[in-house]
Amino acid sequence: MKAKTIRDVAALARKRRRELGWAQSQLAASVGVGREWIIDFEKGKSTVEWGLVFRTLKELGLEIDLSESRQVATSTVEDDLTTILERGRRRP
Amino acid sequence: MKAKTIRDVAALARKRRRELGWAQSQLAASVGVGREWIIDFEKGKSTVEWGLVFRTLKELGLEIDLSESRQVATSTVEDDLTTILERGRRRP
DNA sequence: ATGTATTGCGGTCGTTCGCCGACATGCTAT
DNA sequence: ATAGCATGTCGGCGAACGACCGCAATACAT
Repeated sequence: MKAKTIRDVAALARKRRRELGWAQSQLAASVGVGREWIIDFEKGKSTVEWGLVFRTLKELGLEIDLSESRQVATSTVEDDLTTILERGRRRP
Repeated sequence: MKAKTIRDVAALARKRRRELGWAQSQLAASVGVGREWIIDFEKGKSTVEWGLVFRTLKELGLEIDLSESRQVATSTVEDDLTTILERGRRRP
């Protein structure tokens, strides 16, 4: 599945966790984070740590594949707005 | 390309940037981060922000695909407890 | 209804990110 | 030589992460 936004990743991760029948606390323990982190991640929070995201996906058995797309530099307006709203005025 | 570690992602991102002939400062500007951040990311730093990583890969024209791998550790409760005890605290 | 488990959301607090300077190094070309 | 980039490092600072705690809401049984 091609992930277009971080919410796609978050939604897929949550779906996957439920398919496996794992509780948030279980996943958190196996990844080595607090339960609140799983909540934030599954909500699509953009400021969570990259390494923890990677480990979580791995723990869920989700492989990460990177492929070169034809077109370069297509950041969507929605993503930027989301980030701005999340981060406040740190980086306008 | 299947990324097994975050260094794989970092290395591929750097390779891709060079193929595009972009300087770190250029990429940093288009992503909206400082040049320092690109340096850390390409070094494989695990604590960088997930959202920024995603935007960077997108800016480089690298699509993220998630696929379910067959081997998910079917964990029992006992296994989880031992895993917790073995794992120590965060960020190994 | 009662009990149990899961999920979500606040607040606090120590740690650390990411940005900004300035500076050093390496490479290329003129 | 020296001018121009590109890359990396260091110190410092404000802002925010993530862990821990408790509490409420929901779900799902018995």
